[in-house]
This record gives sequence, C-alpha cells and structure tokens, in this order.
Amino acid sequence: MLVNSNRDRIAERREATRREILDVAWQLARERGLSQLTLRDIAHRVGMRAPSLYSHFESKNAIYDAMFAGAWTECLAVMTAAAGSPADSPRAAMRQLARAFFDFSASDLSRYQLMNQRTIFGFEPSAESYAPAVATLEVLHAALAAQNVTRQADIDLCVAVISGLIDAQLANDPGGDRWSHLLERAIDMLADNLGIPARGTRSTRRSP
Amino acid sequence: MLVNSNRDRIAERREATRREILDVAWQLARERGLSQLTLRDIAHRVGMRAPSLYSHFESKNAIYDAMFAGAWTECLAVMTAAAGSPADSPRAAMRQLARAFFDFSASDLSRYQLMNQRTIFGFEPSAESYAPAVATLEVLHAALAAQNVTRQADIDLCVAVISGLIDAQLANDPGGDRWSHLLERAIDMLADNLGIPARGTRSTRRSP
DNA sequence: GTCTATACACCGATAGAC
DNA sequence: GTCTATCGGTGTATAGAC
Repeated sequence: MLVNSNRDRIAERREATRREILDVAWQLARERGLSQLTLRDIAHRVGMRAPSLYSHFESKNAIYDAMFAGAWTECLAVMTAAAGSPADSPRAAMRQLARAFFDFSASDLSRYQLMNQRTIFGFEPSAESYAPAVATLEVLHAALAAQNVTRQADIDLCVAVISGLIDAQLANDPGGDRWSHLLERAIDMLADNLGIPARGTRSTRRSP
Repeated sequence: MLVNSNRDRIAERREATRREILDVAWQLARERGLSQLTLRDIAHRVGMRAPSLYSHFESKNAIYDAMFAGAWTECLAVMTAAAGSPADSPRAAMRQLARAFFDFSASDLSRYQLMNQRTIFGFEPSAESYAPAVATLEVLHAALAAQNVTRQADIDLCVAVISGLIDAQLANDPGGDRWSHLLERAIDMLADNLGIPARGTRSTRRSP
C-alpha cells in the first residue's frame, strides 16, 4: 500500500510536469506561432534544459500530438455541453452548437491551426489523439440527425460554411467580429437549404 | 543602343534567374511544405550555393513575398478571365467565378496557405505584393455589384462560404472532390439568401 | 555584379555522466 | 530525471575571389 501510494505520487508528479510543459507550449505557440515553437524555449520557461523534455515526451512531434489531443478533448466538452442544453427550436439548437464551436475556435488561432489546418507540415495525429476529434464530429452528427439531416453531403456543407466563417474571421479580422456576427444568418441560410423548420418540433427526437 | 540592348540582355537574364528560383521554391513548397522551405534546398536545386540567392532576393522573406505576389497575379488573371466570359444567368455568372476560384485554390495547398492562411507566422506581404490580391477582390466586388450585391456583410458571407469549401477540401480530402461538388449547391444557397434570381436579367448591368 | 567560402547563432535530437 | 557536450541541420550575413 505504501509502495502503491508512493508510485501514485510519482506518477502524479510526472503528470503535473507533463501538463506544465503543455501549458507552456500553448502559451509560446500563441505568442510566437505554432511552427515557431522550439524545445529550448519551452524548456527554458518550464525551468529545464531542452534535452530534459525528452524524459517526458519522445519528440517535438509527440508534444504537438498531446496538444492536439488536449485541444479536441476541450472542444468535445464544449460541444457536448452545447448539445445538451435545451433549445426552443431546431434552428436554435443548431445556432447554439455552431456558436459554441465558432467561439471556441475563433478565440485561439494557434489552437485552431493545430486542430483543423495543415500548418505543421507532415504532422499527423496519432489514433488516440484523433479519437476526441472523431467524438466531437459524432456530437455534430447526432445533433443534425435529430433534425433528420443525415446525408453526408448535407453535413459536409454545414461543416464547410461554419469553418469558412471561422477561417475568414481568424485570417482577416483576428480578435474582431466581422464574420462572427454573420454566423446566425449563415445558420438560417443552411437551415433553409436543409429544410429545417424555423420553429415547431423541439430538437429532441420522438419525445411526446 | 548596343549598351542598351546589352543592359536589357543582362536584366533579362537576371529576371530569368529570379523566375527559376521562384519556380523551384514553389516546387519544394509543394514537396516539403511551405514552412519547411530552406534556402540551401532552393539554391541546390537551382544549381547555386545558398548565399548566392542573396544576389537575387534580399532575404527568405522576400522570396515568400515574391511568391505571394506571383500567386495572386496568377489568380487575378484566372478571375478576370472567368468574370469576362459570358454567362446565361446571374447565378451562372456567380457559379463561373466561384468555380474558377475554387479550382485554382484547391489545386495547390501550399499556394493557398501562402495566399490566404497564416501558415508562415509573422509573414506580412509588402504593399506591392498585396496589390494583385486587392485587385482580385475588386473583380469579385464588381461581379457581385452587377447583381446588386454591394453590402459588405453580403460579400463577406460569400467569401466565407466559398473559402470554407476550399479549406474543407484541402484539409480533409486533398486531391479529391468531396467538397468540390458541393460548390454549385452552395452558390445557389447564397444566391437564394441574397435574392439573386435563378434566371432572367443578364449579368451585365444596364444593357438594353 | 555574381559567385564561393566561411562564420554565427539557432534548431531537433542523441550520448553519457551524475 | 536532469544535466553537459555534441551532432548535423537551419537562416542569415560578410569577406573576398573572379
């Protein structure tokens, strides 16, 4: 038992160090750009020498991979919460979900680039790190399926329109709201195209 | 006169070298990623040593800048041609323009990243290099104005939807057509939202 | 003018002492 | 687990040959 709790304490400390490294990495990515991240900078801010990072991550790519997983896990939580909160109409449910994703994405360029764009050439997330991204997409699928939107093309169109607004916002007016305030209009446009009623049935299926 | 033609020949040769350097740079950007571009690689493939590039470009950033200018100049030509060719309806004119931009953009990820995304952190194009980008946007403005679409929000929405499709295509199905074939549908959706008639008046204004 | 040679400070990564 | 030392790369810059 004592041995076990000692082990736990060591594992806990290791995990804390890992988290601190990742926190610092995000901080630096926001300051200097995702691709300008250097192991020396990370290590220095954590209070180590660069090679010591290799005791916690096997490579720089592994750090990117852990950052990718963390970002999508966070996004999954945001989206799950948005999908779970009540909405007055099918469109309101869509707006809620889209707004949650937009605000989460637009608040951090570096994070969005790592999650969705190919900014780090050659970076491919591992299967484990990709899992929360898939889970997030499944939240979206379920929300659209509740409005009887199930065709892949319809889903793809929604994804493209929303991420188009995010991209435009981040690339052309970072920190502003020039494209952000177009989101609700875009959702209505999509809802029109997909035949989702403006009001009427609640967003949950088969409820009495 | 002889002096002049000699000067011209030298300038011509210099310009040819510049073009060759830029061609090689694009080639390597496509192979290895935009941010993985190195002066040594460029120089080696051109048949020089790295420092010799400084006789033609004052820095690596100047190479990016020239690439940016070239890409937008090419895009401007494509868009001008698309805007000039006749169309049967206002929507057909919009489809033509959008299709031209989509195909141009989706055919080269690195080029699209340099033109439209913030992949190279800290890179800001010079005013001269930005000019063809502005001119391209003006082609779009003029085309939309011909359909009485002049509000900034309307234009922003069009830009976001089209570039959203391009981003999704490049990020999730590079080389494929999963989002490409949604373009015409997206344009119709936009046209509906903007009140552009499906058929009727030609795309030119005030023609008898 | 254009090139080669060389140098500098930095990068990711590894080896091995402690 | 963290360190120092070091490796082959990188962008950048200068000196000097031709």
